[in-house]
Amino acid sequence: MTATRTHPEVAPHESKAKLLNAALYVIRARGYSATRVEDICESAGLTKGSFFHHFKGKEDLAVAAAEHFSAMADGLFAQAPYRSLPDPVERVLGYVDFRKAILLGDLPEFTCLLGTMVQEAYETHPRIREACDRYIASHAHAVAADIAAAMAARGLHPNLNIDWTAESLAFYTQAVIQGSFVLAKAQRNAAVSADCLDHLRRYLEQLFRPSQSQTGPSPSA
Amino acid sequence: MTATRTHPEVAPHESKAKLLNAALYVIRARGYSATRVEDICESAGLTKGSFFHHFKGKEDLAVAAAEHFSAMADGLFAQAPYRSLPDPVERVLGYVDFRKAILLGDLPEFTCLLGTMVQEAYETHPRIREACDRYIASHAHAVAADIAAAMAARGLHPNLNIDWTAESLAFYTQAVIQGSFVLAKAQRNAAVSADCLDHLRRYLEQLFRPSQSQTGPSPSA
DNA sequence: GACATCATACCGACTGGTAGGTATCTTACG
DNA sequence: CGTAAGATACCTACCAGTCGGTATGATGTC
Repeated sequence: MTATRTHPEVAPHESKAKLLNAALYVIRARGYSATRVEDICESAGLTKGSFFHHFKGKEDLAVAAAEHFSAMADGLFAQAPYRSLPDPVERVLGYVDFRKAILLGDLPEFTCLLGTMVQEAYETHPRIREACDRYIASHAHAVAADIAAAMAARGLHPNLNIDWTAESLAFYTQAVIQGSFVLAKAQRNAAVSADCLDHLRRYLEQLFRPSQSQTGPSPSA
Repeated sequence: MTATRTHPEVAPHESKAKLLNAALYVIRARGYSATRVEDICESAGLTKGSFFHHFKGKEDLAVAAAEHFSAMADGLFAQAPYRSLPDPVERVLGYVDFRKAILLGDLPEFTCLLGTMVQEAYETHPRIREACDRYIASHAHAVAADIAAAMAARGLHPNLNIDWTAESLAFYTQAVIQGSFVLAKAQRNAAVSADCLDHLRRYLEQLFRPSQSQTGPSPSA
């Protein structure tokens, strides 16, 4: 079955990666609490012996899965085509377009592990909550960097007319995405997520639209 | 509802209501799967005997709790002051302001039971998913009614320049709210929710801002 | 109004399956 | 051989759901 063992150089911890990838899908489908470690083992084609060799326990797996998910996402967005757009405003809009483009397949394939887990675990599993918070914030921070550049490119600076920051707008994009996943799960249909991203794009377009009165009557401090 | 008693003035099924109210808080804190029926009984000051007298099982409680939550929310919004604003645009913005105003107390006191449950249960508990979907859609529909009136008041009609509908915008508001709760749970702080509602308000303000080029050059079809 | 009857509400000990975690054994590899 | 990886069997706590029982109060009948 796991005859890949004859090629040790392939991956240092191939089984651990299998368990983590299995966890990504199963937890996003069933939630953290309802997921049994045997479900994950089954999905990974391994047994509990292997599982408890690599992880201290279920909570430990959840924290590792959150990190794994975050690393996968970082790689995905780093390689995305929109990253090479020269205009930072276009990069911000390209991010939204890309998020819309990856709404493919079943819900557990594109929804967010972090948002799924933190809803159940925020009160009862501090370590899981902290991990989810950290990686969500990390992703938001990356988005905020483009937003900050876009603001600079359009001459937008927080003042009396701009009472929002790059950080708050970045978190807003994440709220829209997370919330759109909640609705998609309720409806068993990702179409609502795409509609939400259209609204988000419209908001961003207008925030960064040139030659509005947004820079205020006296941009100089 | 179940007024089989000949003395309906005595609270009918006070214990059932206690269990439902307990469920609202406990499930929003711990999530559906991790909540034990004994947790709910304890919180309600009752025993499992009473619980299983009133509900067929845990899933049955979840569905009833969803309906109960929806009914409570309907009452809350129906009585809210913004409801009596004459301008429908002001009612739409007042809705957002009201949602921001009720971000009080601990997270389980103001977050959404429907969004919490549907994330864990959408794949494994069809009846819970359907209930959450139904009541979220019902609330969104109520918001959409004000939005439709606001569009009419501003002369906005879906055309080449308005490629969104009252329904899609209403679901967008719900996505923002749901997502803001996810972030608030991750951060253990509702401040991010308030910031998100500020962004949402800004978007709505601008969609309904009078005398923009939004009605398009040729509003006639 | 007294009594029998019946339904509703509620209690709490018990059970049986489940699932997280452990202990032990086998195998592969350097 | 020693260590890491993984399989199998097992243990134990937990928890949804059951079941026999009690209390209360409504209803019917004489």
